[in-house]
Amino acid sequence: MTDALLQLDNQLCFALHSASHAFARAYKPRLQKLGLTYPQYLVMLVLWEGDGQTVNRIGERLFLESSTLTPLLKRLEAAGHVTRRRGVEDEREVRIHLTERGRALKAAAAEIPAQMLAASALDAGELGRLREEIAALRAALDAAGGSRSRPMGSLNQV
Amino acid sequence: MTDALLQLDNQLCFALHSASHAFARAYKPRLQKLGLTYPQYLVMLVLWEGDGQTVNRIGERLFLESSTLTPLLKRLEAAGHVTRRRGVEDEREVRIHLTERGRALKAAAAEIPAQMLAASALDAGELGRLREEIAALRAALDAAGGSRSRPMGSLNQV
DNA sequence: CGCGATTTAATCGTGCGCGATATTTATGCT
DNA sequence: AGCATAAATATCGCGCACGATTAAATCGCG
Repeated sequence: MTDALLQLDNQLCFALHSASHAFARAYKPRLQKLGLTYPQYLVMLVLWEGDGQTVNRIGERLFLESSTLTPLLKRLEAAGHVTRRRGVEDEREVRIHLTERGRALKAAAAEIPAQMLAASALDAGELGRLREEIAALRAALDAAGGSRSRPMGSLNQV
Repeated sequence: MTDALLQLDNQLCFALHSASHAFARAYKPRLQKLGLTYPQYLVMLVLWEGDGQTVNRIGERLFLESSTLTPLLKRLEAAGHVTRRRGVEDEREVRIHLTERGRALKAAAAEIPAQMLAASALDAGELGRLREEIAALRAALDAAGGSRSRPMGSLNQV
């Protein structure tokens, strides 16, 4: 009877894990038209919100490490979507700028969210509530997990 | 203004993606004591529910392909948690059996769910509701995404 | 019975994600 | 100025995940 706690279908983590991969699969055909993978698309979202951000800053937004971002950004650069340049004030940092091509991609991506909303079988209100609950869950897990190495990401503030 | 739909913090997919990774990070130190990675733990959950399942069946439960499971199961075998044997009736299939060691691991894992519940900052009821909503979302995405190759997983029936 | 179609795993190549480590540049202290 | 320390990226190795392909066994239809 203690077994119920170890059943797969009772695991919130598994629901998240499998739903996240299902989302990635759903995005894939649409993103392929743009020449982007799903994680690359997330980086582009960040850059469309603000050009010229550092690797560090992008990692804070996406909760990713430089060891993940560096090769990903190189692929985005090779695809002609962004440029990587050492900062002029501080040569340690690398600033990521959209190319004309990368900027243009935003228009092509604009139709995707509505399609994904449809695929989710939720209305906008439910989706928003669910998103906030999941974001709060992520924050709680990060907080409970404690600092981790934290060269990037997590809460910072204070 | 159309921009709101492309903002990172409005993306349900990103909330899921980042929460899923946050969960994996939260599990990691506890699973390391058991000598398991997080995906390996999910496989063990499946096997603790029923020993001797085929690779195909495990893939159906976890929504994973044989190309993911085969090497993972080989690592579980190398670690002494499971055995892999060709089926006797049907030699195409490979049946995964727990070793004594793999069975014993269940007792050690039994305390983890309560710890993760605490880390989630949710009560059991909220967690259950959230889990079901996310599972329904996954199902909707799979349905909308359509069949996919489907050598494994998805809905089958009928 | 025999042969094509299907099923089941395995293999290969690519990309993501992390932790540990290295490298380069900046900062701070005396 | 000089030197330890810290910060920002990059590199390396490992494991997960997928799609495409392959290989072997089974099934099914004539």
